[in-house]
Amino acid sequence: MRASRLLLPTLRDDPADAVAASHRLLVRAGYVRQVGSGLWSFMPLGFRSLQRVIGVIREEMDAIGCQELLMPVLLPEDLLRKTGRNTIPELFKLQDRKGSELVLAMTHEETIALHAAGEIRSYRDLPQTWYQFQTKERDEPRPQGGLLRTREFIMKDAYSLDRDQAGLQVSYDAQAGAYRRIFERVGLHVYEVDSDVGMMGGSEAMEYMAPSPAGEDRIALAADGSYAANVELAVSRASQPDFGPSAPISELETPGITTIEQLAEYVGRDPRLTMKSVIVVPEDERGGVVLALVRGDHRVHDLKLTRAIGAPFRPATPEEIRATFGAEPGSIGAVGVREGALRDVIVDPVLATGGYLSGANRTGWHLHNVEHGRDFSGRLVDIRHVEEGELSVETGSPLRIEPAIEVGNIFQLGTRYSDAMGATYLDEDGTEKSIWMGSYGIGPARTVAAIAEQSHDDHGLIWPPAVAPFDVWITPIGEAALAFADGLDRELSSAGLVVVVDDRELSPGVRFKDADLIGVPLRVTIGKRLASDGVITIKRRGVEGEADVAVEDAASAVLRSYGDAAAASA
RNA sequence: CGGGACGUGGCGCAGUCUGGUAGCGCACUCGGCUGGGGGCCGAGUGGUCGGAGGUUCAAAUCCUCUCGUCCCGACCA
Repeated sequence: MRASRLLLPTLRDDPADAVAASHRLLVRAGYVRQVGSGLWSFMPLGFRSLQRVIGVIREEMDAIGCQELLMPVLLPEDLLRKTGRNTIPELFKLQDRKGSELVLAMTHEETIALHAAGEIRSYRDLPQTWYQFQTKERDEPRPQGGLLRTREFIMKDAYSLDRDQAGLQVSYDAQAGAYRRIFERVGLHVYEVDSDVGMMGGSEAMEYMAPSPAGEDRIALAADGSYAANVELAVSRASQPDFGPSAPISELETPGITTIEQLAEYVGRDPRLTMKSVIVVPEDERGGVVLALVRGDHRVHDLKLTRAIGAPFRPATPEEIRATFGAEPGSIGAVGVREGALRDVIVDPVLATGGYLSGANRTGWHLHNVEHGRDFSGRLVDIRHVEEGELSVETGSPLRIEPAIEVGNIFQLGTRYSDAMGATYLDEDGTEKSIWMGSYGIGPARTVAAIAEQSHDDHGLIWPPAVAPFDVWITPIGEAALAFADGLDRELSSAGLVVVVDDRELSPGVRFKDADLIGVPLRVTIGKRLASDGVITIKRRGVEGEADVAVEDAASAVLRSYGDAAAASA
């Protein structure tokens, strides 16, 4: 095709409001344009790449026997009332002209369960996996990073229906296999990590995390590859300080000391021998005050604590702390709290052994040698933020923490949704049983953005061939070159490549810059040397050097080079 | 929701403090030259300065309100 007929709205300057590399480059190269906060159009260039990613996903879903369908974005609110998910704050709500309450789908578990309830009768109908590419709407508190976090996006969502847990495990494993092939084929580096099941519920879940500095999530990875988990649930072996022999509690005056750092310095002890008291107020009907304890050098992970409490929370105010503990913030501890004053005490398991320096609940005083079980009690629940350099629980391999973009996830949902929707089947033994469900998502647009994050340089995007909008970009310089370029285009196109002949009346430099910015895998230059030496030049994007090839051999040389590029990205 | 920044031709910006003719670069149009890394010369098109109200002889500029966008945090199925 001719570039002069294409919409190629490349920009010379970076957009002023773009921070993430993918955001900056996808806008600059003309792939996407913003319509509103978290709302984006895929321009023709971007749509090509998006469709290629979708094509790969579709092939891999079909290959494991999934069936494609399409469900509506607009849903009756009643459908979500059955699972209680109609109260999620991110849900867009609206009314029709009759005043009926509708919502915009964030995901389709309820709808699938509705259809399973309607259509699945017998164990003979199972297993099934249904999937779609459909728009999802989420009223995000803060859209961000261009395509990385949007309010409207297309999601590939698949849902498996099985007789039992064992069947679900098989469907789940099949999806995991397909996901690995999908991300490999599109040239995206991902880690498969253990993940929080979140409000989805269910028993087991994994996320597919593309490492990138622009990522909003953090993943913990063992150096030996034996462990990978979202820090939301990652565990590790904490370093062990030398506790010395167990000793009775003793009081210590600590005037004006309110932080762990001050305390450790004042007493001249390892901060690992101190205990940190975090006081929070759950934001549910029950209210009350919760005391969470971690070692002095550790941090509480908010989501872990939220799970431990069973409700979101906020930090307690100084007034609430004084009223509950009878002391100023900074001198708070677990020992000697008034009976019934606390809703819950949550103790990080690291504190289960050893004696620690802790607040005395008496302003300006601390206690030595406080031991869990002897001096105070509390539920042992992991609430600690895993830190870089700590050791993997299983193999002792050191952990590093990397930012990453969540591009996909797989969940074992169990029977939560089928129970709510009455999705049952009649089993072989004549009894009615709940269908076991799994759900499996991939964000194709976020995948495109993640690839852009991982694969670019100062000149622009560098697409893996599988997702590039075009395979070959031909830059003819001069009239004779254009005729030759059109011929080469015909030959390569019939071989299955998508070819652009840049016939625009622009200087060669500008056209080279555009091809690089757009990130086309192969660039062919046809210039003076066509006539003088009978050669054209092939350049691979992102690879040093270029090759001159004889005109007679042009098409086969380009095809060979494309094959090399495709092989290199796999 | 808390904090911060920014809205001026399509894009990137200056002008705002100190009120007085809307300006620069790129892009775009026409003509010419050029042709292997954002090339050159000449002539042009295009903006109610986010919106509303106010102060003033006079507002992009000062005041009030409002809308929008981005960033940090909170949140995130």
